[in-house]
Amino acid sequence: MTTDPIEPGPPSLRSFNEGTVAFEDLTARARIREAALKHFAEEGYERATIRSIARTAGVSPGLLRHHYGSKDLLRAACDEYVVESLHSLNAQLIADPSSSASTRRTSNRFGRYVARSLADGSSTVGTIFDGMVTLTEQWLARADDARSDPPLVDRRIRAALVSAMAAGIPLLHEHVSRVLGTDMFEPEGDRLVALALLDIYSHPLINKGVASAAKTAFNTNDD
Amino acid sequence: MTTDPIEPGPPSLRSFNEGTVAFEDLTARARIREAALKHFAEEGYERATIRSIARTAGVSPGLLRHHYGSKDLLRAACDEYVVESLHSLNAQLIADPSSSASTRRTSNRFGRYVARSLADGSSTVGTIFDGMVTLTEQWLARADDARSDPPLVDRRIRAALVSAMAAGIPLLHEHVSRVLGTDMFEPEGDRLVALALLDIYSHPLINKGVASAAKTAFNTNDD
DNA sequence: GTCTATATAATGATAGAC
DNA sequence: GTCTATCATTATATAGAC
Repeated sequence: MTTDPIEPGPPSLRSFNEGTVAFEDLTARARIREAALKHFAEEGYERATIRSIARTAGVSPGLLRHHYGSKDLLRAACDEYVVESLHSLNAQLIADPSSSASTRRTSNRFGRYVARSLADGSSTVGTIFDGMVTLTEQWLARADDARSDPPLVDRRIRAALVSAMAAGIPLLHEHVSRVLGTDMFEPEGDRLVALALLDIYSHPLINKGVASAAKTAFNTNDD
Repeated sequence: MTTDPIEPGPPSLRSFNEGTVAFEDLTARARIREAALKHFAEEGYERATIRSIARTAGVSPGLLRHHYGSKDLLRAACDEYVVESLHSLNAQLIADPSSSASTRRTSNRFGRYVARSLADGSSTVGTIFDGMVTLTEQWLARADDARSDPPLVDRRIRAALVSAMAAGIPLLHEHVSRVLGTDMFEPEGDRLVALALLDIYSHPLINKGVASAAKTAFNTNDD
C-alpha cells in the first residue's frame, strides 16, 4: 500500500458491497437486522414490510417482533447500528489512513441505506449527514486554498450541498445504471462511477465566463 | 432583460414554487392532481394516502376514484402531466431563451416531485431523467472545451452522475435546510442555494494534485 | 359530477404454544 | 428463542344514491 491514502473527494456513498460474513452464520437477531438494512435501503421504510424482512431473514414475523418490538424500533436499531459502524470505521480511518481503500469499501456497504434514510427523513440518520458535511468541509478547505477568488457562500453550506449531491447518486442508482448500461453496484459499474466522480470533482462544471454571466443574471433577474 | 440568458449550470431542481393559479379556481379534477403532486412530492408515493390527497383537494375519496381510477393511475396521470409540462417549458425555453429566469422558476415547481419520483423508481419519470442528462451533457460539452486534459469518462455518463447529484439536493432538502438554518424552499434559502451552486459548479472540488494521487491510488488499490 | 357506505386486502401488533 | 394463529387497524377498491 504505497499510494497516497487520500480519499478521492467528498464522502462517498458510491460503492455498496454487501458484507463479507456468511449470512447463514449470523444469529437470527443479526440476520433480521441485515435483512432490514437491505429492505429499508432498497424499498424504503414504507414499502418494506415486516413479513418480507422476516422472510429474507429466514424467520417468522413473530420472532422479529420478539427481538425488536416493532417496525419503528427495528428501524431505530438499524439506524443506531449504521451510525456506530460508521463512527468506528471513521475512527479506524483516522488512526490508520493507509486502510483507506479497503475501509472505504466496507463503509460504503451502508451507502444505500444512509441515502434512503436521509431521503425518508429519518431523524436519527440526520447525524450522519452532519458528519458527512464536516468531512466534506475538510475537502472544500483544501480546494478553497487553491482558489484565487473568494467563495461566494459559507463553506459549511457549500459542504451541505455537496454532501446532498453525493447522496443523490445511490438514491438514483436505478437511473444512473440505466445510462451506464451496467449496474453501478456491480464492480464494473462501480469502477466507472468512481472514475467519473474523480473527473467531475477535479474540474469545474461551468467555466468562469459563464459563471460570472450567470452571477450577473442572478443578481439582476432574481429578487 | 439585458443579462445573459444562460442557465447557471446543470438542471436545475433547485427552487420549487407552488403554481400561481388560485387553487380554488381549479376544477375538482385539477385540484386532485395538484394535491396529489404535493403529497407525492412531500411524502412519497407510499405514505401519501388517497384519503389525505382527497382531503387536500377538498373532495371525497370516491370522486378521486371517479376521475383517476386508482392510486396508481393517479400517479401515472401526475407523471404524465409533469413530463408534458416540462417538455413544453423546455420548448418555450429553446424558442425564447430570454425567458430563462422566469420559466426556470415555473419549471422548478416540479422539482421535488421529479426528484422524489426518481428515487421511488417511477418508470415513467425515467424519461425526465434522461432529458436532464441530455441537458447536462450540453453543459459539460462547454466545460470540456475549456479543459486541457481529456475527460476520463464518457460525457453522457458524467452527465448522468451530475444529474443524479443535482437531484440529491431537493431530495435531502430537510437536512440541507437544517445546515442552512433556513428552509431552502423559501426565498432566502433558495437564493443561498442558487449562489452556492453557482460557486460549486464553477470550481473544482479537489485540486489536480490530489486528483492525480487519488487516480494513482485508484488504479493501484482497486481491482 | 359528487357523495356516502361498504367490501376486501394488506399490514402491524399481539397472544400463547412449544 | 422460535413458531402459528389471530386481532385490530388502515388503506384501497367498489357499489350505488343523489
